[in-house]
Amino acid sequence: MYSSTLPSPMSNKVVTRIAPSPTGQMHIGTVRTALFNYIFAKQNGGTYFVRIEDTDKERNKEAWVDAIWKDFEWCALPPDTKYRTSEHLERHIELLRSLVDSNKAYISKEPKKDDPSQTVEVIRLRNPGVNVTFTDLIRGEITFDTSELGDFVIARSLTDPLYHFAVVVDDGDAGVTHVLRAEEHISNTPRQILLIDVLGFKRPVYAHFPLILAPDRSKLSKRKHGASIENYRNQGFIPEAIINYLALLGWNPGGEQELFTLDELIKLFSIDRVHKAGAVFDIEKLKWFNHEHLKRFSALEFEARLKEFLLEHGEKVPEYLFDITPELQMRAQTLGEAAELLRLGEFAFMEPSIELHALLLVQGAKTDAAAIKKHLHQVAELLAPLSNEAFTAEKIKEAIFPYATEVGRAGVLWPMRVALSGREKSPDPFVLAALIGKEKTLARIEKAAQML
RNA sequence: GGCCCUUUCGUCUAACGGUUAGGACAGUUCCCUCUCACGGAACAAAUACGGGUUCGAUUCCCGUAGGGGUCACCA
Repeated sequence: MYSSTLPSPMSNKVVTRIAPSPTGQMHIGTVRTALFNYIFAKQNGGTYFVRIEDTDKERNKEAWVDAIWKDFEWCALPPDTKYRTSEHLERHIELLRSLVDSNKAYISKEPKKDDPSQTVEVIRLRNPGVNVTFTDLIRGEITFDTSELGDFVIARSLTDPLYHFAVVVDDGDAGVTHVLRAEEHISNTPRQILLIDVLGFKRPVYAHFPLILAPDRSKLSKRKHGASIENYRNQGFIPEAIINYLALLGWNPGGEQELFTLDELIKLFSIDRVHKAGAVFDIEKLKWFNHEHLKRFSALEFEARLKEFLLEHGEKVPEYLFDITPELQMRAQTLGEAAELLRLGEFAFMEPSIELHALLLVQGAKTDAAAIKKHLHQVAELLAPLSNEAFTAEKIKEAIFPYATEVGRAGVLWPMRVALSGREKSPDPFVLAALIGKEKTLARIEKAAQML
């Protein structure tokens, strides 16, 4: 019986890694695994690296390699080092050959899997067929009978290693101490341990995190559920929120606080509070996290992020963007929603001129046109004394609210708001007036009054 | 199907033998209010089932049922 021993934390510096394959967009689950590896390494003063697992030449694409680097950068989970599996091919060949030379593996002539008319030579491991037991930090002791694995294939040829072999060699050479990965890899672990043992590497500590599930409780998929990081980025989710949400999917620090920064997560994370069961991905809750993080941004930061988002999506950046930032922060849960508000003309009142319909002026005012006209003139009179400096939402409200309350707010505030925005829905009239300035405010009110 | 993992409100979760089973998202209602948002308050909603162990089980043990993962010359 084999059993894994925990390396002494005193003698071993923690080394973790994340190993995505360049076969498509990066999965949100990969980001989560990267996050846990990153956090675990940082909180233990260790290192964390990214290795692109590019052993499958058929399915790999260079474009995806670049996309992966870009995604890691965007997520702000920068690795201490990064490389590709293919860079270590010589080392793989060396160990593959030594395994065959020592008769621990052998070359097997057999019909090709996808084309039985052809014969190929693959490398198979001589499987001792023992029980393999390892300790999973999250699930405890797990035992597998590896005899049912048979003499599994470890390379397509002496110069073409397969995933399990390459992973074991690379992790061993890199001194990976902790393999933190998703639950789907539990059943891969025994065959990797078999290879670790036969190659004489030290076994790492394992921790298999619960899966991220779709609403139907199946594994969240990029194809079926749009679970690529690219997809969320395009919707205007920000990395701070994604990281916060992902960290809390399957783990929590115990209190009732839910909003955390990466630094806080590094301080608080503890692997023994990680759940065992899969967690359903809820985009509504992600949106809430996103909104909360967006609201915490300074106006300057928010403007910068939104500007970048708009530019990336080929949308024009209004010159008044900074002025309406507070409104946008309040209204949009994602940068995508903010962009949509802009696109749909929600802030068209900021443009030099607006379209105004007399009918709308009366619609919600609960009074007649004559009264409205009178109120608009009164509003103009009340605002006239205010200097440009004093033309703030608070001062404007102070000037108008008593009058509005006296004669009926709906009769004053609705027409004023419509006069300034031309719209049925908008921010309140005081904010509106402050935003567009005294001159335009008075001009629009006068114009509206003339329409009645 | 074999093997492995897993099970608290619709969802994410708290409670490490004793709580009116707590919070958050979503939902509903109300308040704020000139509209839309924001904000505030309240309501509704869960321990899969059956046995044990125990004075006492969400919590420990064993079954059953459900869910998931994995069974490649992919990673």
